[in-house]
Amino acid sequence: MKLSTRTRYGIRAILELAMSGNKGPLQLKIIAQRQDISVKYLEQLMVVLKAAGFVRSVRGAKGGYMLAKAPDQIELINVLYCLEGTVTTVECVENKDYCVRAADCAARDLWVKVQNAIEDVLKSMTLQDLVNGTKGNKTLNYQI
Amino acid sequence: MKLSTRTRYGIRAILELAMSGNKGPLQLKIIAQRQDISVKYLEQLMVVLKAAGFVRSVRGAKGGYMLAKAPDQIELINVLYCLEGTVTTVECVENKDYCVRAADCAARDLWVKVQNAIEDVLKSMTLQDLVNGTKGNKTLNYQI
DNA sequence: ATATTATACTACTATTTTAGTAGGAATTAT
DNA sequence: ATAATTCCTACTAAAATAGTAGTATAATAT
Repeated sequence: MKLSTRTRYGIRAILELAMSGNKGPLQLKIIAQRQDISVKYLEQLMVVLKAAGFVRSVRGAKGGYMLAKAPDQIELINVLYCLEGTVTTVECVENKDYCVRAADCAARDLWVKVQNAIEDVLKSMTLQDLVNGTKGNKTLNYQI
Repeated sequence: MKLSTRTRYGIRAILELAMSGNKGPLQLKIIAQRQDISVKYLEQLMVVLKAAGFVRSVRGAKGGYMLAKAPDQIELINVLYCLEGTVTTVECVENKDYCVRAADCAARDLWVKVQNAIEDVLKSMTLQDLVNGTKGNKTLNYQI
């Protein structure tokens, strides 16, 4: 049960944007370099994050990416939904029709519990919380 | 972030054993039939569950599988460890050396929180709890 | 003894998912 | 114009997943 690199890289990318303040667009190659991610791969992830409204971009020379809203307005659960698809452990949790046993399945009950636990954590946190939480308690002076 | 069928099938298999009481060995083909799982595939999972001490087997005619201990002695976290390998969301949570940033990574902090939430649920439950929890509150009269 | 029923073991394989790579088009600053 | 940058689409290599297949071994029934 692993998260995809999409999700890991994506979270690290918007975190990088949040950490860097909001002092003009940050270029993809800088983010990729700092986080040690393939530029071309990250590019695709940013498109997804952009479509979902978490970041916006400036094209052309001196262009780059920036957060589309303040970090405390970016709920991590939504970022996960965006990058990972669903944050579900098994198909039947979201989609009861997936399995005929679903209505009376003890196993499903377990997976529902697990999923709720995961979502509770993610629903309770914003990107801002992530920034605040880092060791050393870095201050975020993000400009909106 | 999906669980493998290994884990889903494995849980359903030992659940089937628990639900069926402990009235002599239950044959693989019966479990597979009831749970709609490939016999040959399930066979491999049972070997793993057996090696980990959750079930034991009787070979030959009238043989089959049974739980190796009472359902309330089987902690779900351990079954998950057995079937899924680790119950981790990203490599760096378990293995700090995996990434040089791990010591001061805000993203990792998040994944640790998520993993703890998952493990808390699984650590708090036994196979017995799963049986009890089913709709209709089935009684388990498991014979040890 | 022999046939039957079952698990045990080992190896192979098809499919799907993941994690990229590649190349050019569009856009903007200088 | 030129360089720098995002945008878009398509392809691909590698790994993981979910099986299938065949034979060996053990226990029971007759």
